[in-house]
Amino acid sequence: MHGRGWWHRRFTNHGIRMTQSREAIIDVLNGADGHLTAAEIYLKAHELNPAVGLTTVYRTLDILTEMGVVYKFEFGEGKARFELTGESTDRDHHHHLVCMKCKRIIDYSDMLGEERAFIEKIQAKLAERYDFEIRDHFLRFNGICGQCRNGSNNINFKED
Amino acid sequence: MHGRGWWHRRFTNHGIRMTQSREAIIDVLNGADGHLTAAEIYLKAHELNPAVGLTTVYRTLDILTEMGVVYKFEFGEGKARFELTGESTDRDHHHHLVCMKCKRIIDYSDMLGEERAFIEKIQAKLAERYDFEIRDHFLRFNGICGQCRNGSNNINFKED
DNA sequence: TTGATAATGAAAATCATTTTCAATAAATAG
DNA sequence: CTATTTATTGAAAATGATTTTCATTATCAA
Repeated sequence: MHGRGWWHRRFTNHGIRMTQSREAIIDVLNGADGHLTAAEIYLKAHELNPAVGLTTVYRTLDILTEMGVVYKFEFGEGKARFELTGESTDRDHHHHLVCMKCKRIIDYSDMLGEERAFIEKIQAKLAERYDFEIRDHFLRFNGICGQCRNGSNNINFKED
Repeated sequence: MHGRGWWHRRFTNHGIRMTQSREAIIDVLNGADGHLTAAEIYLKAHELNPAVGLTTVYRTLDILTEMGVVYKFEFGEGKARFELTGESTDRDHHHHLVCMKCKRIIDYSDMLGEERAFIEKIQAKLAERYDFEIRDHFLRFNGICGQCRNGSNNINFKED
């Protein structure tokens, strides 16, 4: 249906070339579950095609992020994580639970309806009040997961 | 009222010493409007007390973050920003509008009531469903601010 | 006052990301 | 299909934020 993938035209339309390296990188993103590090993407892409270099991974991720094909997250780990933007209804649904101790990231999608309604309402108000064209949003809850709550290494500064 | 600041006891209670460097750093955070970089904090603290080193700024910010006295933000600039957690009702209200072009950060606090109600509801559900003890949350809207929307440098990948 | 040890700054080490640059490969014109 | 233009490449060096090391110093509790 799509000769060399749906992105081919999207790229060439903008004078951007579709190269083998980029193809490998997109393949990796396609096959991944999400939240990949640039280094992780490099590893897998380099496996698919040893010609792929880390620099190109960074450069391609930049382009894809600009294009809106890829999402770039920062979870406070000192490095970014990337995820292919789905084509489903959930494309802009980036809601996470992050454990402050073990750094586990839970990508939740319950409560979609409620949240969407709320977010859209607030978004409209903010757009008007601050003259902002809002493109997307992140909602993140930080906390301690069940496992870590039971675990031992508890230097609990929080309470007093 | 508080001999050497309210943190003194908070520190020493945990076997953590209150030093001049730390005092300077906390003073800077106190007097700041918010969203300071480690380097920016270092500059000001070092001005207050030339004995303060950058390393200590990082170390102190870590501790303060652990303690919950300070908030650490990542806005995708490749460096963290820190802000003193207020003692007001808004202590956990970290809601931002970030311009994807000029990187300007607007800290909005409209719609507090609405948001709080919503967030608390969802938080309760998530806590139960995922066995998570939620400590705080971030809500961030990315977009393009009015100024940038009118500006010239518009390579617009977004719309096909 | 003093002793145990937490905290220090400077310099070196890391780690993610960016830049430089000469060589290469993709699109397009012919 | 070939030549030509020029975007793209990878390797290596550069950058920038943050962390670690380590010998010295300062804090606090007794």
